[in-house]
Amino acid sequence: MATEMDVEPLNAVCLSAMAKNTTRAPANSSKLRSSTSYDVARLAGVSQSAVSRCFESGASISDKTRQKVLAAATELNYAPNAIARSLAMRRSNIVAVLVTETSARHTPDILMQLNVELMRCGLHLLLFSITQETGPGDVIANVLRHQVDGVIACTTLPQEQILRCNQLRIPVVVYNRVAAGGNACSVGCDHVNATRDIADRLYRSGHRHFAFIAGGAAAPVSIQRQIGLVGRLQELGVADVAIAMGDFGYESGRDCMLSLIDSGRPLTAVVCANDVMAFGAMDAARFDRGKSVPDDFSVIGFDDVSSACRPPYQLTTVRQPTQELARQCVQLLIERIENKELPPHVILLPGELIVRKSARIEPA
Amino acid sequence: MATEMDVEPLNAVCLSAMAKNTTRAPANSSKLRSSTSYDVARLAGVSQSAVSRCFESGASISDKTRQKVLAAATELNYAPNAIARSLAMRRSNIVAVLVTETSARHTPDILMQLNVELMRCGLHLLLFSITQETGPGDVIANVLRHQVDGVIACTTLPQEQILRCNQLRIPVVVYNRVAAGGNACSVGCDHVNATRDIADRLYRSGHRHFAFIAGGAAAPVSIQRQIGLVGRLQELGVADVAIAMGDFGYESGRDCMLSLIDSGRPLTAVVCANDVMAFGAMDAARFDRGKSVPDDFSVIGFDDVSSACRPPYQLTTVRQPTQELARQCVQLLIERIENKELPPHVILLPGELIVRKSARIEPA
DNA sequence: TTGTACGCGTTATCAA
DNA sequence: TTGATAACGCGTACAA
Repeated sequence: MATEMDVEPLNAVCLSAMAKNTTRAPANSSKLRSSTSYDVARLAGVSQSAVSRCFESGASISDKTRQKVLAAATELNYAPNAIARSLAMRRSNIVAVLVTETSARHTPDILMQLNVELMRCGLHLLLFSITQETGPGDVIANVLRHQVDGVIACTTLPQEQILRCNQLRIPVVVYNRVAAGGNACSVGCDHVNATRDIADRLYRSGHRHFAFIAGGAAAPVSIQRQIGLVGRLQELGVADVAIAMGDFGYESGRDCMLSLIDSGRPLTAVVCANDVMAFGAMDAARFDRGKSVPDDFSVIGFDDVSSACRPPYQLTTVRQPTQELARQCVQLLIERIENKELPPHVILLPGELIVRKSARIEPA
Repeated sequence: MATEMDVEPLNAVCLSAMAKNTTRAPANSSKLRSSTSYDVARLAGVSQSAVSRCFESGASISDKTRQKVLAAATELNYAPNAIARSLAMRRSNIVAVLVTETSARHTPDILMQLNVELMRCGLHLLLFSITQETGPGDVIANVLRHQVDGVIACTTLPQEQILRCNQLRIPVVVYNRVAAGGNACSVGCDHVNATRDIADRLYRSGHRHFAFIAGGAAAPVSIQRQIGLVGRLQELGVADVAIAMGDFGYESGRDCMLSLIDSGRPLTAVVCANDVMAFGAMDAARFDRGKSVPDDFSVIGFDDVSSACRPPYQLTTVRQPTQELARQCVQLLIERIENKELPPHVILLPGELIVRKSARIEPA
């Protein structure tokens, strides 16, 4: 049996001195653990509260004790336990980010951008993947268990799940899509105006026969982009735009382009809901049907992924301000974390048309 | 002043019944909070520990009380607070995953794969980005504060930082690279044997003049791939392999290829440290120098990214078993979390050569 | 099986 | 400025 001897805790770093006023009996567990504020307090000869105060910003503490504490802290390699702090402060400084396999595949760097932005603000990113085996409901349940301070959804979140977060006053920001029911903030690219602009430019350049390759009947960004294009064209007197339904993937872009070409209907301009499908469309036209882009068909994408500028494609496309999107997304969230009373807000940032060589377009 | 009235906590869901044996006075904060095990206990008319027992697997509890508790829990929308549980159990079920901007850019889906695998095992992924403003030291300090159960490093981690984790007995697994000093587990693709195999195949197909486009002098995967290729070629009697130094990016592949071609030295086979540089190399040969791939040059990549199979490239490359890599990575980590005494272990999984049309290679 | 009481490592309140 | 002391919400010996 272990007796009540004054056993020092087995810390990663040895204690070089012994202090007397142990407020609490030292833990003599055989398991290695990181040192606590009590360890530091004992070594520095102060109370535990003094240690705690040293690690918050605006606390009143004398320089002398601060020095002692900081010295002891570095010697013991101490840093406040984030979990205990979260429990006490009822604030975890953790933000849940929700992604799906497709949202992650088609916009891989938004995760990094969001995380960099969050870290800059002292927040951390807990990643949640919505999959077929784990639907939105399960995921949100998990999110709530973790007492996150906020949620960023890079996927379409059912209104029911948004409401669950609202009930617990956890702010939600959806990224690049509108929130179902308007119960959450959203920050995204202004897809509608971007494709309206494309419609204008193409029309002014003489195009009269259009097609749109969509990314899915229920995909918000695809829908928005289609609305902009088709809506503006109608205003310009072009009533009939061919719609082909893809799935944001390369193969689907290719298939759509093939059926568009083979349909025999007149066609000079093909706008795609994203770059990857545009690549598929270009390859289909060139390799499978021996057509020229842009001479036979003008092809325009959306996203400006890294390969869009490469020689084989030289794709004219819309660049989304992803960096700024991430920044404002985090900003919006933080405001709501700090002030739960703020109403939902929608931010739309303009995309930038990057003119390359895949489309016959006249200079603006 | 608030008096000591028996005020019900303002939960998301109203209490439909009142129970008497409140072990603790109910919190009467005006702030909305999720309900606690005390709330459930009160409503179910049992003790808080009974509630707690209902939410762990092998606890002894009667069916009757379980029913009562579960009913109360659903009514109150209760789920155990993960943070409090972490504190009490000294186990957060959170794994830190470390990435850099480049590691994220060039292998975007490993994050998703890791997360899916972790979630399957009841673990969660806390993302840490190593950037220029936040180096490995800062990041590891943050990781330690968060009491994570383990670390997965998708980047080269300085030995010093690995040791800090070791001291606190936090297991570390590095992904797709060897751990500096051998102080951590690692699971990765067997780059060396993959490129040794490429060397064999190319040599047997008649190639005698080789170049390697590297991804960086300090990039572990690039180094491994170079070692395999050059080492095997030397064994075969090819002493002189041209090395061009790129940075894993498209432009660098293009530049490297241009200088290789323009150097005038004989060359028929170019092996690249990754697919993206291979794309750059192919485009340089075709578009900038009017050469044919594979007739003038055989080009081989590494990774089998999604665009490798597209018509313009048809890239012969090595597919890494990323799914299995993620699985074993998480497996290895969990074993170490459960049993801290296990020694570091290295797992190497074979890559698969995907033969397409960018290289003149005879069938195996 | 059930309930009591304590510890997990912090922050926050209040009196000194 | 400082130090007791009470939360924070949970798991868990221990006793009943």
